[in-house]
Amino acid sequence: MITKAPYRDSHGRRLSDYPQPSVAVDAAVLTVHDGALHVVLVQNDTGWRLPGTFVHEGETLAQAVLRSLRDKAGIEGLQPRQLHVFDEPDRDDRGWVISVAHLVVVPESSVTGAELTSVDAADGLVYDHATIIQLAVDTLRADYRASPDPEGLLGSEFTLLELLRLHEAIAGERLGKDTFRRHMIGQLVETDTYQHGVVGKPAKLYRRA
Amino acid sequence: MITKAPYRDSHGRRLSDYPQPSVAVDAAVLTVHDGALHVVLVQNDTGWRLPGTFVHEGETLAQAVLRSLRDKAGIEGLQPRQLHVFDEPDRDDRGWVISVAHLVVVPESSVTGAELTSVDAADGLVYDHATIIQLAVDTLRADYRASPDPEGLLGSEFTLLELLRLHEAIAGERLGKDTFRRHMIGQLVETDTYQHGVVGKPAKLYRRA
DNA sequence: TGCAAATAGATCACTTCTGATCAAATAGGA
DNA sequence: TCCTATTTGATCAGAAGTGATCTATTTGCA
Repeated sequence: MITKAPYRDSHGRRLSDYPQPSVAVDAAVLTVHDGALHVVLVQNDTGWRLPGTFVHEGETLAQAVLRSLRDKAGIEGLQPRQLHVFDEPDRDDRGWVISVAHLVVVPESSVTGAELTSVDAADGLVYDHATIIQLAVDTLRADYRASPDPEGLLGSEFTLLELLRLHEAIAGERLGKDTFRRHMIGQLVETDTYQHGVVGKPAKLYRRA
Repeated sequence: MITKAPYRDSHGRRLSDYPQPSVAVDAAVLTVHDGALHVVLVQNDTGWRLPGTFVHEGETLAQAVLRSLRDKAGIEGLQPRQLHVFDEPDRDDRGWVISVAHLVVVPESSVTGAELTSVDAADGLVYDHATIIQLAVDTLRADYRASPDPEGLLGSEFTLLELLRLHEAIAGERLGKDTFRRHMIGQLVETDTYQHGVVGKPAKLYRRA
């Protein structure tokens, strides 16, 4: 029962009387682990792949992604973002399937138990999943170039050094600390508290704007 | 006949035995007209909207977009680019329909006959079509910030002034000519020919890199 | 306690970028 | 023919940005 609506087109047919594709979602779940970007992979009978599922009726794509992460990788994700629709009609030999690739960014604490692979070492995946990872990484990098911590990976208060380390992990390269400080300070609100308990001059704590 | 493949899942069901959505495409066709960005709108019984259609079996999304433009607006498009999937299950009262929004950029000469509306004046549209236009404009602007003429709107050879006017039309604001020149020159190849027949010192003609 | 290592953040010289100015080159009209 | 308006593209001075240096402040260890 696909639709309860009494809709009929000019030929007296319902939408479901025409061929329809199955719609799947796949998610590149990225996290920062050990100073570098990692992606969550799962294994099924065909090899390593990104977690994914078919979209159920009455469900949005984002809901399908979150369900998939919960069921296949034990992850509580937050806000899936669409990356691309893979639509080659003969992409899947089970039939007509289009797949919507997503990016999900989570703090490392949310992915305990799942299999993490460095994004540089992720190859030999099924379908277009290596492409999806590349798209996801590029998107995440663009986000962090434009804003200090759009995905909220750092708690509510943090030092500029913590933010720098995060950006270096995401960018995959070292960033100049002086320029970084100057660019970030204008986009953050400073608190009147300082970090203590670590070696060095205490660093001011900042908050997202 | 959705699939000829003998695939059955572990419950003995084919993909088409599960509920599937109809998949539609909508396209924001942008062009530069009279020094400003315009979008192609079509009118049906529910009001003004972007051209769109349901995706047929065996067809990619891009093919569906191009078919829609040919049939509904008499436009020969080039390379549709995906923008976003609109997926609210009750978005369409005819049933479960997900819609993939696209951006198509064409030179003004390709849209003779279609109804052009300034992107600033496009409102009162059905569904999320105003949002799609905004997404399309933002995407196009980002493209032209990164590259001189990624959509090939200018012929193969052009002057820096022609390129500047194009960028101003797309950006929707005036751009400094000196900085513009400096940024662009490095991304173009100069020819040894000059523009003639217009007032002023002859301008060197450039080509895309 | 005192010294070494580490970090924060200010300051400085240097580089790069920007918009303004100006000379060169052309078309069109007086 | 000559003068004016217009545009190109180079040059220049000032603004903005960059990485290096230096000082202040803390922890950890001898």
